[in-house]
Amino acid sequence: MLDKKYDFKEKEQKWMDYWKENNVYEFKPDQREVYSIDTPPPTVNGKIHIGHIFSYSQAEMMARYKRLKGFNVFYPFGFDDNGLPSERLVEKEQGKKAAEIGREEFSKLCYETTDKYESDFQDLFSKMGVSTDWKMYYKTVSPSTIKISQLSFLDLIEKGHCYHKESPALWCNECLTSIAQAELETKTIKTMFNYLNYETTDGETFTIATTRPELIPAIVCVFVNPEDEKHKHLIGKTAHIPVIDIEVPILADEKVAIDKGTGVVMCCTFGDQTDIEWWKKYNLPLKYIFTDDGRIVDSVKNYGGLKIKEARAKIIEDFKEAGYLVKQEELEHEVQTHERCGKEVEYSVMKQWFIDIMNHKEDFIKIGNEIKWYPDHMHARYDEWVNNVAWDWCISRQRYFGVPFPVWYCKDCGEPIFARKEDLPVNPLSDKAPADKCPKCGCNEFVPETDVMDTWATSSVTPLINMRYGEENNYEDFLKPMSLRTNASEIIRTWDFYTIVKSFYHFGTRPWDNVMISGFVMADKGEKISKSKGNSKVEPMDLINNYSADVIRYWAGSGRLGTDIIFSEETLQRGRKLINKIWNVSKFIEMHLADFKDKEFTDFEYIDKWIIGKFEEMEKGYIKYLDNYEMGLALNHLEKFFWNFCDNYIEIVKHRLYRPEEFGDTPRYSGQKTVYMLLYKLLQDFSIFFPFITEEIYQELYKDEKSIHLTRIKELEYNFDKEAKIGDEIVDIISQARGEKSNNNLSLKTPIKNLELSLNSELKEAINKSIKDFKATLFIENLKISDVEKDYSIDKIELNLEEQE
RNA sequence: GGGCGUUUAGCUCAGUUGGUUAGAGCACUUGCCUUACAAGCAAGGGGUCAUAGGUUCGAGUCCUAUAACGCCCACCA
Repeated sequence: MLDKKYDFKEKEQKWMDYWKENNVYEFKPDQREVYSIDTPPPTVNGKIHIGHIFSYSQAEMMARYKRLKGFNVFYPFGFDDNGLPSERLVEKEQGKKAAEIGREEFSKLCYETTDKYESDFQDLFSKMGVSTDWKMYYKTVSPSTIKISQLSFLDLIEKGHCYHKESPALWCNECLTSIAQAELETKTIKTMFNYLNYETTDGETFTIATTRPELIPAIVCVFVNPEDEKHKHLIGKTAHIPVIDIEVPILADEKVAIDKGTGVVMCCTFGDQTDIEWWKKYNLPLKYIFTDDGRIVDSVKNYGGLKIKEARAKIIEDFKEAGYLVKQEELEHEVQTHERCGKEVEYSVMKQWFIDIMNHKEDFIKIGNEIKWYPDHMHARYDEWVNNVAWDWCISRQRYFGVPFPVWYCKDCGEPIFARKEDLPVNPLSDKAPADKCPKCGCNEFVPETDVMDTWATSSVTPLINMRYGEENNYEDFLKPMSLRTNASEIIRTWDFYTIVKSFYHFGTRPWDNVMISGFVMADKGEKISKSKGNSKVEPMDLINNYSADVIRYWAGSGRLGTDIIFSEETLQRGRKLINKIWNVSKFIEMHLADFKDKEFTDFEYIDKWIIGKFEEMEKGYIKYLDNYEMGLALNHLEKFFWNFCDNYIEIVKHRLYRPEEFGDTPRYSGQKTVYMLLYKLLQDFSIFFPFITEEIYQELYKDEKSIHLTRIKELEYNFDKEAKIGDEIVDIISQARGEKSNNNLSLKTPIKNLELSLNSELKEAINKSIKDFKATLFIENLKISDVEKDYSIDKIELNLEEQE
């Protein structure tokens, strides 16, 4: 017997445990076709917020749907505990910087901290009903993952897509590491635009404008546009920079915008990306004046040792004092900052490991075209990113916690020595180099690489982790490619892109067939919820405790794929009502199934055919939506049917179920068979959204499998299309007659003394077939039906008011 | 500045390939304790579909432009 009230706290815990104990979501290869999902491993940086719940729930619903459709669903779950986010979390918890703690101790703390958070996260996702096989759980810094990341690196080295080179790279002097283009975030800041006078060596004065005067000591030349009438005569002359007292050539380049600033621009190594381009194009000298932690190098006269901002102020002051500062203007502009810490990025020049991006952009676009993107317009975002990428992918980070490069260098000549694949995973800091002497110079001493890999260098191998790349018993057969990648739109440029890059280099193929992109959760109108803003008003755990996981999933599953959603308590209320209704109607149905035995039956009552026909129609739409990854539209569609089922069908059939002596046993059986069959199917269809309550009801009423989540959707084939259509007209008439009662402020039980209808022949036949149901539902005493060519009309409703006493 | 998206009832959102009087939930109003459910049921009011043009017999839906908002990117002279 179902309980009078559904206690979600008790039941959700119960089924969560049951699924785990009975390995309901276990993955084992068998003869079924595999549907595989490449789930984003959430970054371990402190908190799972409502935005995660939203997008992971949507993906999870697809796993459940595919399982119901009969696929062998491969749905692993992992956590990204790698790299800078974890380090920052530990630094925050310890209140100390990594450098103060020491490399070894710090790594240990990283492991401990991420373990602790991951077990909380696992618990939260389990409570949300995530149907993953936790036995396939992975971390991005475990020995097996490190091995795969290192294998991937060595494979790319072998294939010539990865190189070590001294090259300008983006540098964060807060995190003290190089970073990749994808890790940038643009910010608008107010700054000062400084107009400074320089001179040519033959005595002409010209003005340049700069927001970064501290870079002047790094100036290597001055550019003007060759078309610039005002300045082109300067080309070829030599400029003398006052205060700093250096001389540089004046060159021409059409990239200089005549109308920006003064039209004259200084090129420093390096202030921005254009500087780097010019530096390469004109083979300019390199003057690198910043230290890694954001100071001016000591060799710069007067300014050495100052912080960047201090140097900026001092140089301006010196220019002013010397009379070379023309004017200052306040300017608002965008700067590039490091997304992890928010600090403005600089450029540094040191040896870094890069993966070649620039030579294969066309291939990446091609692979993007082979993948189906849901919603389709997300594909454009990918293309746009690939077309705009300007750098090769720098994968080395001067940090501590992450995947070590399996590399040593010859102490004398610097030749890299790579680990042997069979020795992986290795840590060059503790393991010995796999060579006795350098093959190039014969030296027998080696220095370990101290850098670690970028987070994305590791998370981009999730398909490889999933397929157990490089192992004996691997899943390469059925995971190349995987069926689906799911993530939010913000990481198309990182996770999706880099995974495609790696898949292309390793296998020459796409990593997945489909990509499903979810939208964002907005805190309020127009404000994205994000960790950095700390504007999430609701904690997932509180929500689960207050509303239940099923209700939260209702919210997560509503709305269109890829569309942003505002967190709304109202949607939660709506979900709560729906779940309550599912419970109550199930109780009602259970009550009437005490003597029911399921058997072959075709002699359905007209109204039963109507609702079965409506269900068949609904389920077609439900499947169509889900096949297009539109779980929100599917849910909406299903919900709409369900309320119709409760408010109209059940209201009609209940009389027949209660009073067999009046309606007959076979008509009653028809009703029993209908509710039995449809509730089963409704529970299945709802189960992808509400895994808990549907399981509770299923176990009580059906239980033909270990779990409802192991059943299969089989579409009905009654094809009651005609009844579905005409039955709607009967319901219309019922609704209008109810309206008449309601408008007279009367109970719906008020008898109708006389009802006169004019009906077309089809509808008349239908009502005659369902005459007992029809009369009982409306409490009709006398019914008169006249014929009409088409449509129908209600000619008279006379209510029996005497009964009200 | 570029790419993509959004704009429909007070609020949150649906609206298939263009086709009658534009839908739902919440909120609001009026009733109804009806042998599952008052966390319920029935009914009602409420919209110049962002704006301006255009295509069409017909536009919320297609085209063009504009505006506001959001996401991503480019802009450090």
